[in-house]
Amino acid sequence: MRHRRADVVARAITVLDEYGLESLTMRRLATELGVQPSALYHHVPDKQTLLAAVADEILARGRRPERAHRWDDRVVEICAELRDAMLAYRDGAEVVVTAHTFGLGADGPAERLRTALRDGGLPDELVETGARALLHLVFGHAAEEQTALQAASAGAIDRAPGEQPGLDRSLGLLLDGLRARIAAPD
Amino acid sequence: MRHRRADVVARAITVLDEYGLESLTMRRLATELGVQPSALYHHVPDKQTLLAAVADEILARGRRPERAHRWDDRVVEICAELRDAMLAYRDGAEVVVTAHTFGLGADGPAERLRTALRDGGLPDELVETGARALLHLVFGHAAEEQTALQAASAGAIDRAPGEQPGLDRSLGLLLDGLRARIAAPD
DNA sequence: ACCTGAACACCGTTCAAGT
DNA sequence: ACCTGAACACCGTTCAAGT
Repeated sequence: MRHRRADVVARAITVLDEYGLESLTMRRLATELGVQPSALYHHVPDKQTLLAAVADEILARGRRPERAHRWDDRVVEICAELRDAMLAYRDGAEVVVTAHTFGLGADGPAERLRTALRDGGLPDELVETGARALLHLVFGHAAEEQTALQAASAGAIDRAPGEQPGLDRSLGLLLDGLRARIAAPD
Repeated sequence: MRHRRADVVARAITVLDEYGLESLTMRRLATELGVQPSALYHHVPDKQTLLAAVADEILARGRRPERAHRWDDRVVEICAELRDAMLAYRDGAEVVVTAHTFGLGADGPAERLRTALRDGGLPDELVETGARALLHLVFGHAAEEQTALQAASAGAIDRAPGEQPGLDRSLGLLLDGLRARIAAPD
């Protein structure tokens, strides 16, 4: 069977979602594709790069049109989109957060947040600080939520999917801080 | 050679700091201790648990007395301590953040932040939200900073150690939000 | 361009047995 | 209580060779 890089990434996401990150090995993925492990290295230089591509694809699949007009609503919207994208696949948050932590994967999400903050009229330094802080909040929250959800999935239904228990609250705190800096600049 | 659990954890930190997380394998650690790999399992049930213990020890070693009196100064102090503790060892941030993300490792840091926020007179729900958000900020920031530092350590001296480039700024934003909720409760 | 076959240099963990 | 010896069931990656 002949494949293209996109097939490899897509199948990696399938394996991830079905069996979890610890089962997403190069050998397992190769078997799943009906191919020798060494064949994967024709599409991807190493596993790390594959995981970064998986992270990007997970976020890309979660993309939604931006509806909001006010900059702060847009921030909330983007953050919710990111959270939902990560939670849509098993161990998705871990993969995305790890890739981002290591400076791998696209920084499209960061750029979108920066744009929203700039449109809000924030000074450049606050745009940078704010965007990073927002990302840390979303990533930290998603990782925590996913761990909790997956731990609870051994038990019963704890909470309907699609909710944002505390993310909106955390974002609210940070946005208050940002709004204050517009109203009363340093 | 006979060892105790604390020896194993301490030696794990040495290996981590000297050779990095990817070199911290059970086999490598055993060799370093002059022991067979199987001997480690007398002290620790598995590698995951070992890493959680390493994370706890890294934070414990970074403990500093709390000097500040105002609740918000205390929060900044605790966060700076956590950051410094994680950055004190190679890959320290990654180990601590990973352990915490998986619900392993002590939640002493979270409890200290909760206490500070409670002393600040914040309502219970905001104490919980605030403490988690603060931790996410510190963890995200430390992980990012460590990656950047270690990437730059191939180059020259980029920045003196002990600085907090953007952490104070991020914390400031969140603290503004928290302070606003005290001044004008919902 | 994409894949096979075979190998290299490793992993984490278990378990009977020793002192 | 702490360790050895030996094994089991895997890993990621490389590389010459095939089509």
